Amino acid sequence: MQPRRPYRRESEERRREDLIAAALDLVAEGGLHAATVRAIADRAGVTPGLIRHYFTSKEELTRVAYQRLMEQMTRDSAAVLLDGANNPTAQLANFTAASVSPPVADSVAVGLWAAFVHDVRRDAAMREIHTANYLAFRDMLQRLIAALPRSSSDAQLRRDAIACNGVIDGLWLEGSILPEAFAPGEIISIALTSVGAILNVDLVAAYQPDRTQP
Amino acid sequence: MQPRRPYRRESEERRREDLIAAALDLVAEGGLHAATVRAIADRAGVTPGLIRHYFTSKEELTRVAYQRLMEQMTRDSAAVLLDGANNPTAQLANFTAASVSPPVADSVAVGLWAAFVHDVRRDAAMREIHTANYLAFRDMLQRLIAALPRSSSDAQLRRDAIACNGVIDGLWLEGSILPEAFAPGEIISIALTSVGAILNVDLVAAYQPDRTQP
DNA sequence: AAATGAATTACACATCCGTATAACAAGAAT
DNA sequence: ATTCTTGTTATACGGATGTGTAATTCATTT
Repeated sequence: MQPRRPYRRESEERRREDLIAAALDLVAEGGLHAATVRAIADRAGVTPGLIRHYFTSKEELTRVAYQRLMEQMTRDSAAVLLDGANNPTAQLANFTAASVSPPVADSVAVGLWAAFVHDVRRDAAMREIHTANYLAFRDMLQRLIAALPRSSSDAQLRRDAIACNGVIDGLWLEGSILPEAFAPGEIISIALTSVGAILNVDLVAAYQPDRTQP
Repeated sequence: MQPRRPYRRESEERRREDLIAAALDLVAEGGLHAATVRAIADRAGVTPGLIRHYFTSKEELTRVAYQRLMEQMTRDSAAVLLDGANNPTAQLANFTAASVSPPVADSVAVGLWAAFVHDVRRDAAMREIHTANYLAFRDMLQRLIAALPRSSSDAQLRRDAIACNGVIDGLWLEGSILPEAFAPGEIISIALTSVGAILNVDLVAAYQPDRTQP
């Protein structure tokens, strides 16, 4: 008879984190159907039964993983606002560019995001997660637009934010799924021009590429 | 012993069509994992074995179904160009509006589209289908832009088409996934304003809503 | 050092998956 | 009428899936 596999006890937080990360990993690699209970457990270095000890069902794990993914993406976009923030126009330009560049714009990230779209449509809890994160991103964008040196009504601000968010999302999508269809930097340049045209601001001139990376 | 289930012989085209439709139906309702061989057969009113008589594998059926879906979406967008085509500007406005309205912009359609994104990233054949259809849509848009009463270089035309396609795709996505987040007609209005701003053309004034539907 | 508690493993179960192959029957050909 | 072709059903198989439940072993408490 085989000896029982040895193991270490870990904190609840650590275990949950590992399982979530493993699940997202697998979804990114092989789609939702690749993230089976057994595969997730294997990737996280535990046995399948443990998943049901931390999550009441696979569905719950899925929800939590989606929440984690959305948080991460919003955080990545916002990260660019922290360093090198000179003036509002430059900030908006940098934010726009970052949203259509890696790591936000990335084939794996889009695949991951798309895998959950169906559940978002169907499951109320997933829908709530989506709505909250979408609005958080858009609000961030709207605040950047509001800070521009120009006057604009609240209603117009909302429309501008939706429009700019649209361009960014669309270019994010296409650039990520079909990167070979565009020249290097082309998507960034088009994003800056388009958002600039919508807001009547010169973002191309204001753009300050991150100089820490050549 | 049960009597064997009676059946009718059908043409190859009809059967393939029914199976494809059943597959798309199921993916729309329950995601990719709901479109199992047995469920598809059941929906199409046949037994599971028949699928492998018309398709060498489930993977092939998936590919063909995706191709069918993309064709249909492009066709729906183009349909608006056929009737009531007065002038280039109005045509572009109508095309833009149609692309962010039902039946093109629709929760089910987005769910369907998203379900295939992962396979597009992974499978070369799926990728080819996607690329062809994406470029077909963009070229259609580019031709509409080129017909506008204004001069523009080929390079600029390409950039404009990518940008407008971006706005349209982004708004298509958000409006379809989260329809309750927008007022009726708001997405259409924003799409017209944004595309107009990018191209420096007044699409709002040129827009001629379809009067056959109130 | 012994006992307690719970994190973790191990195993079982019913169901579903895609695929392969053989039996049948519907409709055309003869 | 009878035969022939093949579209269609029926059934089987190995493997995978989510989920329950009992057995263990680690780490803490006593």
